[in-house]
Amino acid sequence: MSLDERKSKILEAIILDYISTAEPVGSRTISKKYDLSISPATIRNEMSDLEEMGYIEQPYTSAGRMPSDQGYRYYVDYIMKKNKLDEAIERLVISSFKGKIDRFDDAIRISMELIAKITRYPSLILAPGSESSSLSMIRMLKVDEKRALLVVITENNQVENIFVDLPYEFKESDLDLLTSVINSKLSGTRISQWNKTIISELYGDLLKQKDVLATVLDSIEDRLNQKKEHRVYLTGIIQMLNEPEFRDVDKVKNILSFFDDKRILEDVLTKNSQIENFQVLIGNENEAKEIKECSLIKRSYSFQGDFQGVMGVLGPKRMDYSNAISLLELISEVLERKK
Amino acid sequence: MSLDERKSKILEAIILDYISTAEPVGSRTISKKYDLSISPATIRNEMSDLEEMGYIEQPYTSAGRMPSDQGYRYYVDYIMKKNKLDEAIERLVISSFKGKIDRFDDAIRISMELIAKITRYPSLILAPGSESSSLSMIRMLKVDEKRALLVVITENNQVENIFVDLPYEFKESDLDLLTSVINSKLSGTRISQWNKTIISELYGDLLKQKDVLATVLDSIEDRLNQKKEHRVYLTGIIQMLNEPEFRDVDKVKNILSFFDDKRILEDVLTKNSQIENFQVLIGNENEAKEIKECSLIKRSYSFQGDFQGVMGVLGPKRMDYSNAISLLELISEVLERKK
DNA sequence: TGTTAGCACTCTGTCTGATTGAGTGCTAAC
DNA sequence: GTTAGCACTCAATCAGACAGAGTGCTAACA
Repeated sequence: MSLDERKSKILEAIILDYISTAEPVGSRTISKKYDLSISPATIRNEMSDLEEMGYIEQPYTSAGRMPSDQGYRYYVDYIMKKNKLDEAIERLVISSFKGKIDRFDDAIRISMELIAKITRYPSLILAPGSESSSLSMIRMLKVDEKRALLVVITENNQVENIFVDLPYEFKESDLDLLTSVINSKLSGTRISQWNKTIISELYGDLLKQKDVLATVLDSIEDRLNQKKEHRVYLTGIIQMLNEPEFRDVDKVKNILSFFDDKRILEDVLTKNSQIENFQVLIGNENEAKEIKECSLIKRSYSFQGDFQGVMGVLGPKRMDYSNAISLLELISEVLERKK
Repeated sequence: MSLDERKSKILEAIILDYISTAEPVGSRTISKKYDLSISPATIRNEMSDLEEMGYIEQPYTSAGRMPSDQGYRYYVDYIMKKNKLDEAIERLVISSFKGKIDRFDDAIRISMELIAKITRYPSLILAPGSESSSLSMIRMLKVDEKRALLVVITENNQVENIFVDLPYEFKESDLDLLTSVINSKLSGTRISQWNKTIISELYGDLLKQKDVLATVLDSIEDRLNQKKEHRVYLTGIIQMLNEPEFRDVDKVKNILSFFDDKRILEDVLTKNSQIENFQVLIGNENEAKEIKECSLIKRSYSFQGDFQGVMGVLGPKRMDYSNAISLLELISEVLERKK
């Protein structure tokens, strides 16, 4: 369903005005502030049509109009032009990453902070779980008689440390032998690929140490599964409270409880992100009930070509979509770039 | 300045009532609900005295009275009896820790969650910084030609992983040699004790590898200093918003911004905790302006006799002090217990 | 001399009605 | 098809009235 030129212009004016004032906008305002050279009366007629078509709505009879979800959707899909980011902001982004793009954790933290700072809305980033990355190598370091530190390095240079209680005393050289066998079998594979065949081969090779091997493999799986839950980075929540739509403590509670449950966050970010690189979810398009008054912009990213996550901004429906989209685009591009 | 028996009883009644209703309390209420067998008129006279002495205050003429900071202080110091924790809660605490008291991180997380859940207020825990704990050992693992993973283990079994770029190619055995020399000199010492003497001795022993040594030592110091900032664990913020004193978005913003700045949190927790094992800070006694409407209860703890931190609960001034205090007491006792 | 009943007084919170202003929808003229 | 004009609607604001909770004071009582 498409709109003619004039209706489209009027819808745009309504949305732009509403974005900047958060007040329902009337026909007179549009006629005065936006140069469409038509009278308020005509605009009223058009607005009446737009309302009937579902693009705008009135909070009550005789108030101004505000965009509906469908209105925002039309705006994002057809009207909004992707204007380029402010030069200064682009420079800020680039320079913030300078020299800190190696470590994944640093890069993510910087991205998150940039998004929150520039958009002034909360930003959230889903980091890929360790279980989805391949094992580079493991090592075991003897800590005391019957205890070792298991060091697990994945191919994207994330490191996990796990203390392991050994069933009997090991020499350091025994441990090295053990780990070198494990490495030769499992290095380069994903945890999720550790099927019965590989594992039973391993047990064949390490018959004598099978209880240690079991402990080691279990520890790794346990830890990496545990890690799954804590993959969401998040910042900038307070800023959200400056928006007039959050003048109400119950709404604040609502949004905070959304941010508080990392599993919901993860679901929300993950959803469809394999299929769609870029997603803009407006109001009720969001499945999580806590954010049906908000819009979420998501962008999949990969880190130096290696593995995937999702980054997003959550704002009120009347957020500056164009700006936020360009920013996510830029940041994901920087992350992608191999150094 | 002490109060006579009857004034003390009346103050107690006012505080207890205010704690449960959050409404200014009048003389009639006290006479009816609390069995003091004196008439409202008499109570009014006493209240008038208490107000003059600064223990209670009136929000406006002809409203009921509410406790002042000084009133709460008197209550906490002289009136409140430390009643024992509910048995069920005590069991819950003990059982929550069962089998999970080894790893410091787990123990802290459980403590934090217990405090938030039981008191229904936000809980915050300061974990001791790595820089204050002694080095147990370091190891270096070769990752690729010119890159090694430096594994730093402290005596309380915290582990840090640092990737180090080597100036030239090393064999694994060279790295082992290097680390064993470092270990023999630095093992058992605190980072903060690494003075010039020790370090220059080390350089003497490792003349040939001095640039690698420098990289290693710098990396360790850098990382552990960085870590300092992220030592505060925190949960249960939303619960605070259920309290009637936070019906106002500006107050919410205030308190959220307090929780947002980890440095302020750290300062607040650290302050005087060396001198006083236990602290109750009521309203204006708090230095941080964001929480001058709240009370903070802090308790120093040590983990299995080893090193020290601080745990706390932040609530409205009309919180259940007795209960919160007993809970912190119990938890710090559990943490202290060597397994 | 301490306690109490009674009463006038004070202040908040809520309700009501009047008023204002922004904005619409409709009609008739251009 | 566009526009000016006008009646109409509704939220927001304000003032005044009123009820209710609670106090402080006074005078009587034990």
